[in-house]
Amino acid sequence: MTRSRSSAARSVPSDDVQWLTPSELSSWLSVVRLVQRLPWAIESQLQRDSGLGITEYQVMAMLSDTDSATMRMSGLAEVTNSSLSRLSHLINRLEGRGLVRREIDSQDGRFTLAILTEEGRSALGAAAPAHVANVRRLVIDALSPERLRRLGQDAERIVRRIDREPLR
Amino acid sequence: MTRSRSSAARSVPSDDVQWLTPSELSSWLSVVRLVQRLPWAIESQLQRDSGLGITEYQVMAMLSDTDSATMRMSGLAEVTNSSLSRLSHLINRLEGRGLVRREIDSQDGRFTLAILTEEGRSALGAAAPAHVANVRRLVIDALSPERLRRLGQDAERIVRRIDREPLR
DNA sequence: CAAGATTGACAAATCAATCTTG
DNA sequence: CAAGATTGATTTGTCAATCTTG
Repeated sequence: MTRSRSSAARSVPSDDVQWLTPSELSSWLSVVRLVQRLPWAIESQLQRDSGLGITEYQVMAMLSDTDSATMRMSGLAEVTNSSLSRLSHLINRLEGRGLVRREIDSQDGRFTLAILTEEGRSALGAAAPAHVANVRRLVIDALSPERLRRLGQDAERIVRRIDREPLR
Repeated sequence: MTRSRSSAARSVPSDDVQWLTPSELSSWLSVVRLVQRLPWAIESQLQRDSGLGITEYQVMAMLSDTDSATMRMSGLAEVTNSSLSRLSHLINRLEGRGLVRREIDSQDGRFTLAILTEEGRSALGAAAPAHVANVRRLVIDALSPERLRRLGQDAERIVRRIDREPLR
């Protein structure tokens, strides 16, 4: 029911909803398919070939990109679009597998540092090529450089609106 | 680690991975942010204002769009990008809340029909305006009609590649 | 006491069997 | 026996407390 005027209940005083035009609807549904299927497609390749979830990969990738392979839990949560709670559970699992370890920040005991182990670094290195190839195959190679750039821009515009979230 | 050449382990004979250029990487990361945050933004509005999950909404919307408010489980699963198992669990919950009911196809007992109840139709009708307004605010109004159309096309191109899935 | 982090209870999705019908 | 569907066990994510440190 993003769709039509609908014959269903309407409690609003004046029904002033701006329904989607057929063209808008069609574009929206395409976007819905994208946001539902792309994460799944990325996830399953990663899981199948490397036994890593997409968020696990992301977390390790962010860590590996720092000098000391170290980040605060809070920073890591932010940069991976993850809640602190989710991240904590996830780091528990990675820690159990020896891919990451924790350490209390010696400068300020309120912070916990997540650190990529050597084992974690190899796991990431082993996973990367097939993952990148998959991203290239599914997304990068699907569009001209120009359209890819624009897609990225459009995605950013939408994300900025989500961040602006006046909550309704 | 979609990022760089990396100093990590590499077991491939000749390391012939085509890493992403900075521009490609930037676009890709924007897409990642989109597919992670947009579903969340849609879901939370829906949940907050109507107590419906995004998949629940989708399922009911698909049903309401048919003449008899009826669809086969298998068809519904396909059209909502959902596994049959996931859908079955979900319909259980909706059935428990009286929004949908099940019925065995009288023509062919192998099929189960999911049917939107009157109560379900009103719930959907009540949820729709705010949901559509949210989609408009976050996505439709973020882009020019021309760019929206292109975004939809690009999304479709990517989805088609996912469907083509040569599985690696 | 506020920010960072963790924890356990709960909800939802996935996976692997299993069941049923034509 | 293949396709449709369901089920229960497991995993993963969310939510609401709780704990700790400066």
